Amino acid sequence: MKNTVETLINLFTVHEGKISILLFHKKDDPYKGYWMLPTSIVRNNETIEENMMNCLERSFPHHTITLTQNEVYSDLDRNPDNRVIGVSYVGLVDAKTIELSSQDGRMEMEWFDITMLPKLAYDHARVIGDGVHYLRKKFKETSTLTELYPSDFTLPELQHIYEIIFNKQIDRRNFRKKFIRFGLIEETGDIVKGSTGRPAKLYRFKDDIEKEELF
Amino acid sequence: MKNTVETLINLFTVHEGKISILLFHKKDDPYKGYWMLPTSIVRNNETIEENMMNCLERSFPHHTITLTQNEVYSDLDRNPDNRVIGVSYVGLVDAKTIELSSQDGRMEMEWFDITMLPKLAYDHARVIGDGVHYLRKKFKETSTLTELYPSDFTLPELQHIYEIIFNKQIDRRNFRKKFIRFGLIEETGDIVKGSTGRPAKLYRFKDDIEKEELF
DNA sequence: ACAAAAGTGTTAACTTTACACCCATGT
DNA sequence: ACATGGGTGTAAAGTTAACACTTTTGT
Repeated sequence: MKNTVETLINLFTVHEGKISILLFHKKDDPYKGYWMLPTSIVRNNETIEENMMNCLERSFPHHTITLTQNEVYSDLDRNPDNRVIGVSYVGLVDAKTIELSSQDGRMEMEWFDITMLPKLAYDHARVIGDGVHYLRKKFKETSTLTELYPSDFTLPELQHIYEIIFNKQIDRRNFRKKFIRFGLIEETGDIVKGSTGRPAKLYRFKDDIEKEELF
Repeated sequence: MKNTVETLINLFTVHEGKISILLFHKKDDPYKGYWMLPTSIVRNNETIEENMMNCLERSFPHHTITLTQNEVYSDLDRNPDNRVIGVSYVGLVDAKTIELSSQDGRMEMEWFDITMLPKLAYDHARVIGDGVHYLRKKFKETSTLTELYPSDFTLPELQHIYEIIFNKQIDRRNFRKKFIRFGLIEETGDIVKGSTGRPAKLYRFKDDIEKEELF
């Protein structure tokens, strides 16, 4: 009673004011010409986490990205060839990581606005739907933020991500007040130069964060 | 590259002011004499959900219990005999269900206070630890409550569960006010008779609940 | 009549929301 | 000097927390 097990990677980013997801273009049957999530079959001698991290490393070499496990898909017909159980992972990466990755873009992968997805292979439309839902939920925990911003960030930057993920406007003063009152962040003392307008202060997450829930 | 997949069932209840979990007594090697979660190997022709529900039906015949998927365990050595990937489910059942189930208790299963667990087989100590954590998190969603109380309940009853799960006292008036303001529940018109003290009003969850987050 | 548990209302502390002006930089 | 985006304070509305007495039943 053994089954094939695969990992499914939902890698999201915020891009031109939209939530986007990374997809591969499928070049062979079945679903030739469709797009799909990065996937990888789990071997007997690796954990699912190891498999997932290897899969990530192939798409984004030399970037430490943290994903969280979401759901398991086990419908009998989710793969037309044979029965495959899928374990889905969800993560959010920062604009900086995106730009770096698009440089080595020989492997025909693209970011797609989640409201304008192309034809999707297998049950990946469903997996992505669940992934987006989980992304919003997950985003209410500090761990997601510290993964997204392992180093410095500005408050307007952070606010921007919030506004897109939750799809609503937030007052700048209130956002700032709330975030500072949480006590999670500290000023680095530096500011961001180079763009138009007044430069923003840089912050970092404190090392000793305990708080789990945010919004 | 196929792997054995099993479901792991974390079934919690609130019992004498404590959170308890259902465990089986293991009668064969390995881990003979230890206790373990109900588990079941997933077959090629069933989904994981189907497997989980069959497993439940064996322990609690004729009771509709809803579980939610939690985590996947894939460490290579979690089972000493061979590699088994475990998918864990978490649910909370009501005192009424407990009493019914303990009647057909020929299969040597018991409820254990989670702070006083016996010797546990495999990695089940870890699985239960994660399960308890998830239980608390899950309990902040209305779906858990409607599953726990598909029919009538009293507010003191509900408050009692809250106090145990989150391990803190709540003011009766504030709890009531908050819950009623949510607009999730309605009086049935009936009251609970028979016990000492003033009888409590019975409530039920409305059909059209949309709210997800509670506390 | 008394013990036991349920039900109720008011005030203070805190949190959230709404809102407008000044500041630092690049052009 | 002006355009652009960042930073700041205050007051009103809403929410949460703290608190004690009355009501309904069983014995």
